Amino acid sequence: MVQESPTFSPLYRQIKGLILQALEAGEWRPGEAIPSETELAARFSVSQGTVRKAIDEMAADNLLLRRQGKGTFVASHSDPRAFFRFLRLVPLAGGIEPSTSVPLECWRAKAGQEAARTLGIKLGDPIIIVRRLLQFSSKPVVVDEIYLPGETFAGLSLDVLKDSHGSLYSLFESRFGVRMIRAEERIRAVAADRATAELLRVAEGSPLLSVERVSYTYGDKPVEWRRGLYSTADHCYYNDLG
Amino acid sequence: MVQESPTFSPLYRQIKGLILQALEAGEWRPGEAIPSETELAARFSVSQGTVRKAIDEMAADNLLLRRQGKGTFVASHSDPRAFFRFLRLVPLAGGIEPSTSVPLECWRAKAGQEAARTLGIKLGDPIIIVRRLLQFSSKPVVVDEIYLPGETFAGLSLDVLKDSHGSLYSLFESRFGVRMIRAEERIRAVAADRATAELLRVAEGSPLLSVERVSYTYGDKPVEWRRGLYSTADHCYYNDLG
DNA sequence: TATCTTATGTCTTATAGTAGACATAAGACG
DNA sequence: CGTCTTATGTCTACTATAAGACATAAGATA
Repeated sequence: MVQESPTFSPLYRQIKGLILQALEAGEWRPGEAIPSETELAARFSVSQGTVRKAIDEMAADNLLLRRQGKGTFVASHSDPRAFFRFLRLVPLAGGIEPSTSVPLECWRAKAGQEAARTLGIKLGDPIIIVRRLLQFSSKPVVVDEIYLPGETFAGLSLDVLKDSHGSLYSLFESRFGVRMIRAEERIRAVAADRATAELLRVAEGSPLLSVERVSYTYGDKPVEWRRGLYSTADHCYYNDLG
Repeated sequence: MVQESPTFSPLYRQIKGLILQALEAGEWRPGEAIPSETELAARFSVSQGTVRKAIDEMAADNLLLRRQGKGTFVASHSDPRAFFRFLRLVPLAGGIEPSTSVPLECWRAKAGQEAARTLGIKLGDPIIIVRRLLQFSSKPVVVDEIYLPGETFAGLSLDVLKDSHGSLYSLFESRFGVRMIRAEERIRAVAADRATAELLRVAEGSPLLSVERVSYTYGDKPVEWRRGLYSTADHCYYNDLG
């Protein structure tokens, strides 16, 4: 039975909502397979095709990953395929380079006006601030300053960051159960300050890309605010306008 | 009958290819409605659902636009909805601003090494170079230098540009029958040179966004190469990482 | 017997087709 | 001029068949 107006939403979208709910509740972990379309159809008392359409949309949203003959899997940041979705930096020369993340600092603070607003928390709530350096082929390219709500990331420390391999989001996902699914970036050009210039080994005052990012998890809840300064001497920010 | 291996492609994708071909041949003009799913199904001797799936993909690619109860239309750059797909600049303050394009210069030249390679033409082939200023709320924000293959854009001049209203791509589409469907951008931070600084009314040497774009039409054929210098004093480049 | 190869069954998603619901526009009719 | 009807088109939901992946059993071979 379909819910009628005033807030009509087709059956397949209601099913999408239910699957999303199960996903959010952690019924299946990232990387795991979800039940087959047939099973989900039985569970929600709809036809398999309706479940398919729901899953289709979720696969398009990069929440699920279909693999023919195998099943449908919960998207994971550990998956190398998902790696370049949030890192748009490519070498000017072309090709791909090995990247390393070097944590510099990690400390606790209270949320100021701006942090509280963008992270959707109260003024003065605990936050964690991380500073790190991103290297390509052992050369420094990005300095990131990352603001996280202290509540959800309790236990995060410099040691934890140093021990972790793989991407930061991969760590957030496996250790804190927080899956980033969407992000917004705002890019500007700024002049390098003294400290950043030294870290990136460029002249003070030279132009850098300032990339401000807010990341969201299920239900469009913001869980990360970061600002990166990119040296575009040997790399550039690549964007495909489909 | 489905084409078997070695180059298997499902039926709906073959149909997509045929529709694409008709589109490219100009069978239906931008903004016009294409035949109904039923008609296309009859034309290609497949079922309506197969045509639907082909059209679904093309709508996802922004080549077609579905409108419930009305029909399916060829996407057009004249459509205000398509306007912000290729212009990612938003005011820092939020909201939307009226924008004006001011053509500065337009001259002919021969393709150099780099222009020939990116535009896929021969060294020395005729090209057209356009310089223009983009204003938001009457304040200069972007200086663009645009390289076009002379062959396809024969007849383009400063006067034509000045007479045209709406977006540049809208002009290309209606006057030269060239529809941009995809673009790649590479973004770097650079220092403003004297001339650009004056145009944008910023200090010489201040950091600017350098946005290099290659646009493609049907069949991934490159038809435009442009480089824009963006002042990010009051605006920023917005990107949604879905 | 031990091992390798081949067949087979069963799981999955992918693909194709059909029918009814619904939205919209345009003409018929008072 | 307003209301009803009809035509046209997409949207939604369902069904059926095909094909890939994989585990396992059966057979061949040494």
